[in-house]
Amino acid sequence: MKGGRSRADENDNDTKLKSRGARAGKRKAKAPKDPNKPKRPPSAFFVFMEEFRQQFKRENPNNKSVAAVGKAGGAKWKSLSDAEKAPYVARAESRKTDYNKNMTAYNKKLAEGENGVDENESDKSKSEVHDEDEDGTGEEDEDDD
DNA sequence: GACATGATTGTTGAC
DNA sequence: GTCAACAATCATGTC
Repeated sequence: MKGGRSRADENDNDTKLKSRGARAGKRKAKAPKDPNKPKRPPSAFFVFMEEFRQQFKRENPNNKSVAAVGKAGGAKWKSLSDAEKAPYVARAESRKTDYNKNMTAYNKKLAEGENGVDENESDKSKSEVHDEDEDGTGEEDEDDD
């Protein structure tokens, strides 16, 4: 917290710039660095947004702007109490734990690769690792109701 | 057809 | 300690 977000807090104008900046470097455009690298885990806010987007779509089926969903989600998020955020935070932490495990495996693969591991091996390793859901944790609790 | 943009907050990683 | 980048989403616009 604290140090994390500052631009959005200081002036929402910057948020746009920031967003644009981030998007400017879209992973598709420039991110071929580590395609196997585990993606960042969603923060509590993003976990919340996963559900909020569905709800928002149901309430606003005509809405096509993701920006509108973001705004509404952000406002709603701020209106939530810590207790209401708790379940989302818990899920986010769960994702984070999973992410850490994936990162550990990913780093391990990198280390092995640097040691001169046959590409065949690496390739195999990739299949073993997978990015998500395959961690065998079944962590995707996802309360798929 | 493929990619960038729009908005949001939180977290991580790098310096 | 601070800041930039990136995580999801998807219709739409631009090239």
